[in-house]
Amino acid sequence: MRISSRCEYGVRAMVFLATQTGGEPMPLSAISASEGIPMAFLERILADLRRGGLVQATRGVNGGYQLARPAGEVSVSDVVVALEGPLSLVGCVPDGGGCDRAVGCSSRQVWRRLDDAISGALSGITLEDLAAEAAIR
Amino acid sequence: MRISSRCEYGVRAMVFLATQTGGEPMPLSAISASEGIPMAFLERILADLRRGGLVQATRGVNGGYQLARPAGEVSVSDVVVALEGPLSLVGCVPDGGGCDRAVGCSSRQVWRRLDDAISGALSGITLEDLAAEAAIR
DNA sequence: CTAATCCCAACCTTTCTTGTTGGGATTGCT
DNA sequence: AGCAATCCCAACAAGAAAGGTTGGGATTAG
Repeated sequence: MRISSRCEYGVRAMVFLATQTGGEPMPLSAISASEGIPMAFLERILADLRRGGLVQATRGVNGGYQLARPAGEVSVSDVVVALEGPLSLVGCVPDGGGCDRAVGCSSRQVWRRLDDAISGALSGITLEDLAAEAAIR
Repeated sequence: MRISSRCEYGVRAMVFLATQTGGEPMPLSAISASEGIPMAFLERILADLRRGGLVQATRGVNGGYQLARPAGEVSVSDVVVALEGPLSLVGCVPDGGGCDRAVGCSSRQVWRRLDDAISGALSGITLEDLAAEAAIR
């Protein structure tokens, strides 16, 4: 159970954008260089974040990416969900997922609780929190 | 971020063993059939659980597997760790892991907290709890 | 018109997951 | 002794997923 690079990169990029106070769009190349993330790969990650409504992109010269909402209103959970889809550890947790053992499956309870714990932890942290922590160091 | 089949199977098998009150070893074939898990695959999972000290195997006729400790003293976390190694979402969380950005990396805080949430959730559930839930239905 | 920039589809390589196969070692029963 | 049930283990293989690259197109400020 590992976090994908996509997620890690995505959160890093979002925190980076959250620390950018200028109000100017930040070009991909700058984010990539500053965070040490392969540019073409980051581009696809940002595309997903844009489709998820988390960042706003501006094309052309002086274009780039900005947060679409205030950093305090974006949780890490939002970022992860935009990149990985609904966070659910096993397919059967939301609806049974076609598993005929779902009813009475005790281990399913485990994953459900785990899902809740993860959701809780991730939705309780905003980009603002992280940007503030980053600023201290 | 998905739970591997290994883990899911492992937990299911352990809960199954926990519901077995006879004190007799349970053969692989029975666990496999009852839980609908491919036998050869389950065998390797049980081998890991045995190496982790969670189950005890008896060879020969009338042999099989049993829990090595009382069900109340085995947490789901124990099972997952035996199967997947120390549960840590990103390599850098425990010790920095060679990432030169670790100092001052704000996103690392996220994964650390997430690790804690997951550990907490999983170590708070024992096989006894799950076996009891399973018995109700 | 041009350079900077985002957009996107297709591809590639490596690793992980999920198994399977085939043979060996123990052990209880007759 | 011999046999059948059972665990033990290493090696292999197909498919999926992760991580990343390439190449070309569309927009836009200057």
